[in-house]
Amino acid sequence: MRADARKNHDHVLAVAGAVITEHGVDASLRDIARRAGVGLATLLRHFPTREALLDALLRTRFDELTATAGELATSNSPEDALVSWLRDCVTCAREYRGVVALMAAAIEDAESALHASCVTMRAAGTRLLARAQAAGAARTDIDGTDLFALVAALAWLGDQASFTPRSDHLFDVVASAILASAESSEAEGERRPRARS
Amino acid sequence: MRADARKNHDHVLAVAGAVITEHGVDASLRDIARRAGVGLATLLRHFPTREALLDALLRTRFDELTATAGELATSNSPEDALVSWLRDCVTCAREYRGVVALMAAAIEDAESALHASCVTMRAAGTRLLARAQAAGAARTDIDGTDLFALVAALAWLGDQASFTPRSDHLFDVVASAILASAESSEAEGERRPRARS
DNA sequence: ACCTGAACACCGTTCAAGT
DNA sequence: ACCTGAACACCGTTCAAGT
Repeated sequence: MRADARKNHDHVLAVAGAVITEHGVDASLRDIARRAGVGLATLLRHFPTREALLDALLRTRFDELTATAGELATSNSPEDALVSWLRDCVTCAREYRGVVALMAAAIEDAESALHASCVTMRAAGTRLLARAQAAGAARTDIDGTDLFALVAALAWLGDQASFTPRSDHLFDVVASAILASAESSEAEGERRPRARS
Repeated sequence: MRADARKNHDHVLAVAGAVITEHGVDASLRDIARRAGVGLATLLRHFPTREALLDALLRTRFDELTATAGELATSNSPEDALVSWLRDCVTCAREYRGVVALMAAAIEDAESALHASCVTMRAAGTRLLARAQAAGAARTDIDGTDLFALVAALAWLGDQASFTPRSDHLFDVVASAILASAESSEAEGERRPRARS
């Protein structure tokens, strides 16, 4: 990449981070380009989609999350490691308001620039979940996709101004559901779970 | 209302229901007006905001939900009544893709045309929750706003194509958290809950 | 190589002018 | 009373023309 191109790339990224932090993930790309002092077409040439821009902004965080998952798997109890990592994920996914909806779409859209990061994140979560399940610390009727979905839902709740004050508490509520070791996967339907045959 | 205005009103509403069912809640109002054969300004005169249009579309469902809450409170066990009603809520909030985000914003925006419906819905849920809590069937550290938030989160999950296949299962997971009678409100932090002093 | 202005087809808002 | 076309200020996409 040419020196002037590199400079544009980095400057646009810095401005985009500031604008998206303020206005959320649907911020006007034209506005970002304007504030960065480049043409809109230049922004689009460096980051061909909104997802590509977000992935560039979050790449470092995603890598940190993956590294953290590896460390937690050896340094903490299966239960603590899982919950602590989930909290980190929610915090990360909340960094830019609205990004979690893009991530939900990206997880099964191989064309999305966010796809690889989301898949990696789900895989790291799946490993921590499996470890907790093997230790009897997490319910066994959920998988990595469910975990990703629950994290996404919690991040979404944090994005909504009306729910933000309760989002930490709601994290605990959902976390307790994940940790409930052998909780009935038939919480309703049958009023009282029948004894195992 | 004049007869021709009434006819426009009803026809626009019918077309809007079809278009929003197909394209979600961010469907182009211009497109709706076009398909209804009226000017965009006419649509805006009948429904001054997107929320007003949605409220008109969902009004019947909201009223049904309130009525159902009353019936369930007398005809079913506290636990069954709560879970059954929550399921109805999620189904309702999923009728139009994306509407749950508008509802989340409307619950604390008194100016929104959806505000009253959301507040009524939260109140009905709060009553069913209190009944279940009094019966020892629901955890006591959540309130009506938390319940509204959890329903919204589940509806949001159902809106995301990648999570839709698991949305029923995720409902059960979250429902089990709500029903866990005296589940620790400190699921993490302390690894093992200390004995009550 | 890299950048950019301009044209394009959209969007929701607003209002003067019509019936 | 009610309706509407048109002007307005936006949006993201695309590309021919410049350096």
